[in-house]
Amino acid sequence: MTISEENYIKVIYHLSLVSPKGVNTNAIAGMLDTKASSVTDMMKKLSDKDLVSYQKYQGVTLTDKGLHSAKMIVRKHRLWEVFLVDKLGFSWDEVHEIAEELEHIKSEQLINKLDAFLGFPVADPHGDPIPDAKGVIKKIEKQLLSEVEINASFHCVGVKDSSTDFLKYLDKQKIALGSVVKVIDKEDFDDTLTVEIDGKRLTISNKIANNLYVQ
Amino acid sequence: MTISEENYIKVIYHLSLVSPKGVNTNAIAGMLDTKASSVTDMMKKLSDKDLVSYQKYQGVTLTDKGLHSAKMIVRKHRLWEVFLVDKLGFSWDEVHEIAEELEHIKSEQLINKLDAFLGFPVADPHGDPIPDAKGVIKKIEKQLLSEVEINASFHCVGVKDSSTDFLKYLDKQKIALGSVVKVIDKEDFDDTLTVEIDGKRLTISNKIANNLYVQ
DNA sequence: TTTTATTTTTAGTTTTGTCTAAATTTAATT
DNA sequence: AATTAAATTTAGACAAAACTAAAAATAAAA
Ligand SMILES: [Mn+2]
Ligand SMILES: [Mn+2]
Ligand SMILES: [Mn+2]
Ligand SMILES: [Mn+2]
Repeated sequence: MTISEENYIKVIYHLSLVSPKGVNTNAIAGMLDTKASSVTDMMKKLSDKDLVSYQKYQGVTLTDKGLHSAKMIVRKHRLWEVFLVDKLGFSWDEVHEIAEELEHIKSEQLINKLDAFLGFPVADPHGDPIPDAKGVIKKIEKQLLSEVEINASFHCVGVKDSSTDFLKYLDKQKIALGSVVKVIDKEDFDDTLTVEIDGKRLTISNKIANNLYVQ
Repeated sequence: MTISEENYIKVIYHLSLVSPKGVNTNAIAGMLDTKASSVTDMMKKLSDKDLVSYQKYQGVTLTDKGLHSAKMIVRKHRLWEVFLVDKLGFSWDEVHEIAEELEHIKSEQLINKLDAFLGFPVADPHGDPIPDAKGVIKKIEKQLLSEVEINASFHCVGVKDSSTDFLKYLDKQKIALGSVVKVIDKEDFDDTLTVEIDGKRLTISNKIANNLYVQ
């Protein structure tokens, strides 16, 4: 598999979590910052290699083979992110780009040894689950902070949006994975929340609460 | 710089340590397992980018810019090799191939943090020196075991040939970097050596002694 | 110093992954 | 149901990096 093919497979994987019936050509093009016609070309190639099942105009889905490949790429991406944060001291908003490159390094032995070196982590720095060597993903129970009952305590366990902007906002507010959160009050008009994070009062918009997973 | 361009630059660097006057097209082709005509094409491209100075039929040399790039690639290669051996537990004959891929990961911050994480090593698992962040290479004093006086003690500090076959031979004979070696006797006819390695007697051929650096 | 051999370069293709522009199919509106 | 709009695919072209075969330059041998 070339790097380009791997990037397509990974994007199809992420999109098919939202649209399991079939992923649109345009959606893929949007994610990869390329043109729909290029996507069509690549779908034929991936279909020939039995990585996706594709019929014209109907969108694509991953085959078993394609799904497994995708999980291995995601596994590598997330393990490298853990390495970069835990071992090299990068912050969680700096690692995605580098992991985009590292995820294409080929050796299976490498990634399994890395996994062991990191202590077999189950989640990456953004709270996303790490597939094991067989591709099994341990589901992490979580809810969006926006959908949680008032006056109960939770732990931050992940982010939905992992853009630099959002992560830096969380840093500024001293919100990290592991922080204890309690919703004190919810404004009816715009769903703004008053929360207590690690004991400190804070007002956060619905947009924030909608991108923070708690458990 | 593309991966292909980086590979050419690195090969030219290694070859120019032996032929500083100018590196042959055929030599480059041989190292990269490609054809001379492909090399010529690439030399034009690298010349346009001011990474090599090239005139037809006269061979190529690296420009200052090219030399610096080459050293940064070598730096990455060797640091990753240290990581693979010291942190992940690979043996010294397994790491070269993987480092061939890792050396192309782009981030400068990554490599400098990796360097720090590894404790700023000065040599890789094969005893080859690691350029620092500025490209400075600390010269390691060393001689070939074949050229050393009899009855003096030395330490193994590197290998000239780092092929799997040779490294596995050394493993089998329990010769490692750091081992103490003393030449007891040299056979005049074929330069076979009788040596003592960490106290144990051993007979080794001239070919072996010619590929082992001591200090 | 010719002649021959080797090395290197040029010319013309191929493959991969991309693009634009045009054609086609499907979806959405009147 | 007919028309318009949007999504998707085809056709044709291009750049990167490789190849083969032929031409040209350099080096070695006679
Ligand atoms: Mn990421
Ligand atoms: Mn992540
Ligand atoms: Mn190496
Ligand atoms: Mn090495």
